[in-house]
Amino acid sequence: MISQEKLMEVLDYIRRFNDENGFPPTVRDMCRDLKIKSTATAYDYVNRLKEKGLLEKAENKKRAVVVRGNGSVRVPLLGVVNAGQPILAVEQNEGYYSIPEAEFKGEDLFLLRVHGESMIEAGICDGDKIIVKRQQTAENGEIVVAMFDDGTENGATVKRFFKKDGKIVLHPENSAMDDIIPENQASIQILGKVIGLMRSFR
Amino acid sequence: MISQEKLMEVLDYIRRFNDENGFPPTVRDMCRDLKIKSTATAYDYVNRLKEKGLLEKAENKKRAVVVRGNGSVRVPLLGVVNAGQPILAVEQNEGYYSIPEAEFKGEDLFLLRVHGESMIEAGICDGDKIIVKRQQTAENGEIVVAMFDDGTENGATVKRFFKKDGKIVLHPENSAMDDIIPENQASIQILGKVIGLMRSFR
DNA sequence: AAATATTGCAAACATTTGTTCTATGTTTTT
DNA sequence: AAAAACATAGAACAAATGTTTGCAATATTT
Repeated sequence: MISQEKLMEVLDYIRRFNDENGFPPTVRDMCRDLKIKSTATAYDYVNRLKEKGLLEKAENKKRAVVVRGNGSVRVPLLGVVNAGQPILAVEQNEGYYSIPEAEFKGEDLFLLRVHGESMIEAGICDGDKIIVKRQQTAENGEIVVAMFDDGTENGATVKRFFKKDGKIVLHPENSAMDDIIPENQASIQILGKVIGLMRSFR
Repeated sequence: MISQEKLMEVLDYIRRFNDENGFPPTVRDMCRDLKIKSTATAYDYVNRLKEKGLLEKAENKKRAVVVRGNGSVRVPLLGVVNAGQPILAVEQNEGYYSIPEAEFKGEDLFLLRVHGESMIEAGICDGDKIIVKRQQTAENGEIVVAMFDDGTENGATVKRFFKKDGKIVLHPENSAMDDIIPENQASIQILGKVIGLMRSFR
């Protein structure tokens, strides 16, 4: 019986090779690095892995084995969102970023640069890029990006979402600030839920 | 003059092909899908893109083009680092992540999962993944990952780095905690400087 | 222990795919 | 308009790499 460990070692190798090089290994790469003596043996291993459904492989093609999950998703940076008083958030594409899909799953994601200190106690700081999953609804306690129109104040803001007495409350995570309960509740529009963030120290 | 658009179209195609298939296209794939008549032409495009630094390509290897224009670097997640009392940080590779290289430039980067609350006032929370640039030295005020050996306490920790009276001070960003000034100063070893972080909300 | 199946090897073979060469059309410069 | 530089094509070639075959070694079953 062929050892499961051996197969897993091969699978792991293919994965690592792909990560490090950006393209898959050949059977000869496997032989060299895993001390396999014959290309036929490596070839065999790959086919066993394929049978087990652990990888895909296009026949006759070179370097065409693939362990699913390239590992990154591309998401657009759409603009700035204010975390203090809501001001403006233009939906203009400022470029794409690749983020690890293992961490940030979701269908329709985008980034926003945070401006302000209103979420600082949730660890969201001025200048952070938040990863937002586009959706129209939210659950109690989730951090959301929302827009509303209350006379002078309007634009997008990032806050923790609550529903209290049938009214939507936008709660800043900053003890120096008060909850926002927009007068015009009908104007509140959830742009998405914050599922992660990235920060770059300068 | 060759149109910049054409080149970008090719670059985009390679990127998409890779995303969809898990491995890079061949020059013949390009010809078929981009209606290019000659493999030599496609070959030429690839070389131009390489010259412009928009992709990498290993010579003579099959399907060995790799786009880096998408702006991501692969970095390994090496383990856990404690932000409270320094405990342990195993250097075991737990997988690779793609992070945007535009944000996180640096030669030798790795990720560590943060455990503890000692840097919370710097916006680094329990569970965050910090992006570390491997280096042995640090400047005043930088956040570093450091190891030291002070009797029972040893292991890696993340702290703000200062030098005071010729001694290295590891300062937690948590007003409830005291500075660490390791007795055995000689044992202090900087593992790297924290240049960014990623967080995923659950 | 003999028979059988499994695994691994070495070498040959076949296909894919990168690369080069030369010719021809197309744009830019003189 | 001629010359020069450049872009693309088409075909041939060479190298990389997947695949097959037959055999030996090893493990498993009878």
